[in-house]
Amino acid sequence: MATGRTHRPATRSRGIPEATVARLPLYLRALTALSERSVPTVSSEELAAAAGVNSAKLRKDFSYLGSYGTRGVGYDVEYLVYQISRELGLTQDWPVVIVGIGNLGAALANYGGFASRGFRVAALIDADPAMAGKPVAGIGVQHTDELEHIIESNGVSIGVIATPAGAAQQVCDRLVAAGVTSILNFAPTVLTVPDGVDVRKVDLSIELQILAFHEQRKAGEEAGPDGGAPAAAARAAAAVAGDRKGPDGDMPAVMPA
Amino acid sequence: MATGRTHRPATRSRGIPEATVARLPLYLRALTALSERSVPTVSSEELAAAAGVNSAKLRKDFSYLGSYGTRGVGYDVEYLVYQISRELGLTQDWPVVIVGIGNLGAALANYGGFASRGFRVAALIDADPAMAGKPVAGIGVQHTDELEHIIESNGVSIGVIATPAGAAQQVCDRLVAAGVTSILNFAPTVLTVPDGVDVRKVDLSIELQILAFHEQRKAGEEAGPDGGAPAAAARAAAAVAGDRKGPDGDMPAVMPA
DNA sequence: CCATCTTTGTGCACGCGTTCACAAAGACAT
DNA sequence: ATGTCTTTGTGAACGCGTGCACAAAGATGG
Repeated sequence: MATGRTHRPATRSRGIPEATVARLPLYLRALTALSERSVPTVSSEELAAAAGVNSAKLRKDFSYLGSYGTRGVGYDVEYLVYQISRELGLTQDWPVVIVGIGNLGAALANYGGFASRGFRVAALIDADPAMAGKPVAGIGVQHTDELEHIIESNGVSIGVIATPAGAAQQVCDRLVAAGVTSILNFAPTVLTVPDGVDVRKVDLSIELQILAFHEQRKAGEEAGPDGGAPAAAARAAAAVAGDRKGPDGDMPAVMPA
Repeated sequence: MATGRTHRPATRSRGIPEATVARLPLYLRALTALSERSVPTVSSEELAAAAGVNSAKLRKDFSYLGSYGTRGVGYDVEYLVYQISRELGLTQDWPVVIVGIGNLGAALANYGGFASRGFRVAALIDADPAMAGKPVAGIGVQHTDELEHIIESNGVSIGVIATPAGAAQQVCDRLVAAGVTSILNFAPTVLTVPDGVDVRKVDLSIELQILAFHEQRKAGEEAGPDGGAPAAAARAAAAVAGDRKGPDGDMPAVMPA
């Protein structure tokens, strides 16, 4: 029983590295755009630029799928769209349930990017009885009591958790017990799941904190190697200097410099 | 001018590895929970379990920040909360603007996880004149025309893009030109930014596609080493077998097995 | 049929991240 | 003060991911 694995530990899923799998949707998006413009073929260089990656990396990624290119020409757009879609499992229909229809859950239900990729929102589930029956994004919200029934009768294997943090683990347990084996978690909690269940986490607050770290670092580089600091960075730098006291009064004695 | 860098290439920001920085918010969350329960100290083992990581990794991560633990005892919770907060730059106030107040933008504006971490939503911006003045999450929406003015007068250095894909690059360019140096992008596009600007991407559709890949793989393992496949996995396996034809009629001749 | 040119596919080297395993350090009891 | 016990901090090994650089492959023109 692994504790809160975020993505597959290190196991190559079938010879395809995890890092490559994570980029396939990126390539697919770029290819779809080319397909809509009726572009017949692309070189690795062009496609890499469109997807925002290195061309060597792209070629290596594709090499894991097989030899789908033609030397001297490039890749057939339509064919590659099909191959990547198939590899990602997007040629079949994936029923998905969203649990927790608050602001975020409703936004997810309305998000158009799901249907276009073979993901079908099979049900919206919320613990609030007042929500039951209310239509969100054209689908009636159902009560948590029916969770197991919904999962089983629709053959749902992918669940999206958009509940408050406190309810997430409990919802997760019920989803897994009912047969869900992949979970996309928006709640700010570490989920514990049994082996064989995949969890991916999306945390808005964490992403912002990472940005803040880099932002602070940029602001602290005023006396950097070259005066390359953007205008706005210096402005915010004032507040950071003071060694402000902790939120709860006094700090332990050991204070490194 | 780098094309669509998603996160810092490989440059250690100041001796602190990028992977470690990405985990600091995780530790911080676990520590905050402990702090609220008035727990005075934690061992690396306990904290690692709470954060869902390996204890050795956690200790190594903390070692990059300095020697903040006490051997034989563990880490002082309050002190560590303070140190990590400071390292992440959360002891200062970060004004943030959200551009694109649709379903997702509104959900983000209402998200409570921002304010509690020192992120203050300074303004909501939308291109739709009909939205102007409308209050969302207690803040009046402002028109895109005022974007530059808002950024500059508030000293905003972090921007959140929640617009449709088509508008994202244009909004990004304006944000950067006005002085924003960190961007959190929810639009399904690769953003091109000048050097010195950090972009982090959150893409709901991509996360689901990655889950679908693993889900498909699990379903295809019916004849696996041991009958350990979950109940629901087998159910969906029926559809995957048939070598269904591509969306646009015929495929190129070369068809590997 | 041959030469040339373009672009793929990949062997190889390098660096980052993870994990193990243990020595050093401090707390605590005697 | 000394010994024991717990837990940190880190040296070292390993594996994955990335990028370079080039040979192989095919298209194209003469």
